[in-house]
Amino acid sequence: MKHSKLVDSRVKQPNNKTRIQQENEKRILLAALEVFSQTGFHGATLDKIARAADMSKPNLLYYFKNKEEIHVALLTGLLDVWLAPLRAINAHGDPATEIGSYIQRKLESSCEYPRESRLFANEILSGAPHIGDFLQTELRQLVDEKAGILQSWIDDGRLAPCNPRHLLFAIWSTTQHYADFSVQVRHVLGLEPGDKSYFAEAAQMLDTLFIRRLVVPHSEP
Amino acid sequence: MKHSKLVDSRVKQPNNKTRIQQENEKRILLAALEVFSQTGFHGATLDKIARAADMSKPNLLYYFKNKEEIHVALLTGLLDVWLAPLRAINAHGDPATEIGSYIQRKLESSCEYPRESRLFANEILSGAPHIGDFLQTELRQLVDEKAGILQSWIDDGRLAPCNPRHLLFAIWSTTQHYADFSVQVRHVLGLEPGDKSYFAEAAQMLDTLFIRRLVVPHSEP
DNA sequence: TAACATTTTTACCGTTTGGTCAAATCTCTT
DNA sequence: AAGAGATTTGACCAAACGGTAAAAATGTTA
Repeated sequence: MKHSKLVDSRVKQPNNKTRIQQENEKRILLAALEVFSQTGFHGATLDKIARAADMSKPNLLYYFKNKEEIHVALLTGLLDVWLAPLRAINAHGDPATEIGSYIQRKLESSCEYPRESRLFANEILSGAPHIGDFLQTELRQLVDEKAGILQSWIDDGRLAPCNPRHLLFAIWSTTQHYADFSVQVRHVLGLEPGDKSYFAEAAQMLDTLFIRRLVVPHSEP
Repeated sequence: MKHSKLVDSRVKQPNNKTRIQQENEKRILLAALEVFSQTGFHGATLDKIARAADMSKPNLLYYFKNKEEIHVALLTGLLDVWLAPLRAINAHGDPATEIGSYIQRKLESSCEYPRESRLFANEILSGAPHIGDFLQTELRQLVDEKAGILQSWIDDGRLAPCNPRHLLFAIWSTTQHYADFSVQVRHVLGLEPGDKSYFAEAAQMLDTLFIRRLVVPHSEP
């Protein structure tokens, strides 16, 4: 008996993927990420994606049965990446360190994966038709957990009284802004398209804002 | 002579608009705002807009020569509204008051005009093809001016050292987040679609963040 | 009310789009 | 090398889309 039936490659199983399958699906998703993140779901066409993947349209549809399936595949692949930095917040750490690290991780994420961030933003902007479930269950649950940690820090007097969930919103928005609104950032700062120097300045700004303090009280010299 | 030639209604002038023209253009723009803000430029169709405006498609195209013209009309009408809160920042005011008021104005703007905010966000996300000029000229100039004010406050020791332009980015992102990502906010908070109660909490959070201080230093009791 | 301009509708057109199908080609195993 | 299965292709289709032309209907004014 050379093969047990469970691992027999001749048995059609979703996990048994050919080398060509693996390569092409990756190529397609990469091309689709580029196109979807630039023009949104409706602006993206199968022709554009196929061209970006250097592949014919029917061939592309041999691997994904329709446009929506590609979109969903990209989004679901994204969600774990999106959650990862939040998961890392540690209840037993120092508030300043934990929050500071979280902001840094999110900012790095925006810097390295701007297309993914824009894909996500596009999905939310159009009402989260594909990931509404994720937001209501997985994300909400994790936020609840981490909000509990923040609340305990508030109760201990180590964090100013505030709504922990809204603190997370503030971190998400400020960090993702540099990916989603990068065009505006660059135009306002007068930078060239490739220039990413503003991320260092952003890190400083967010440190001042979230960890230190922005407005100096009257009493100080 | 009943009419001077300059105000003669028979002379075709762009500013001389019929009652019907005024009404219908307004109806179209309102319908288009609804549709564009929900689905983005590519997702919006002339049929959808026409239906939302309770009008036939050719009739709609009698008032705007194509889809792009409607989109541009909406965007350009938006820009002044977008700039207004920023313009109001006063160099001679108190930093905490000025920044706090600016945040409040932007937050109110997100609460009252979420569709406009999403329209703007959609445009930036897709690379600002229509308002790139505005960003590089008008917005940049105004930001330069207001950044100067913020910088003078920093120089006077009334504001923590930071990049003033990035401070503005932080204000924009946190306030607009509540319009652009409202679906996510509601799902995480477990609120119903119509519920806007989170805006009050947001105001408190942003006050703590920008005006007061988030992380409590070790030395404090 | 007649004449004129404005507004609305009906019918239509060319293109783009998402997607299908069967045939042809390639790849891998035996 | 042959056969089976996997992959790729070209030809095609129906629906949706942005937009047009001209006639019909309506409103305005003298």
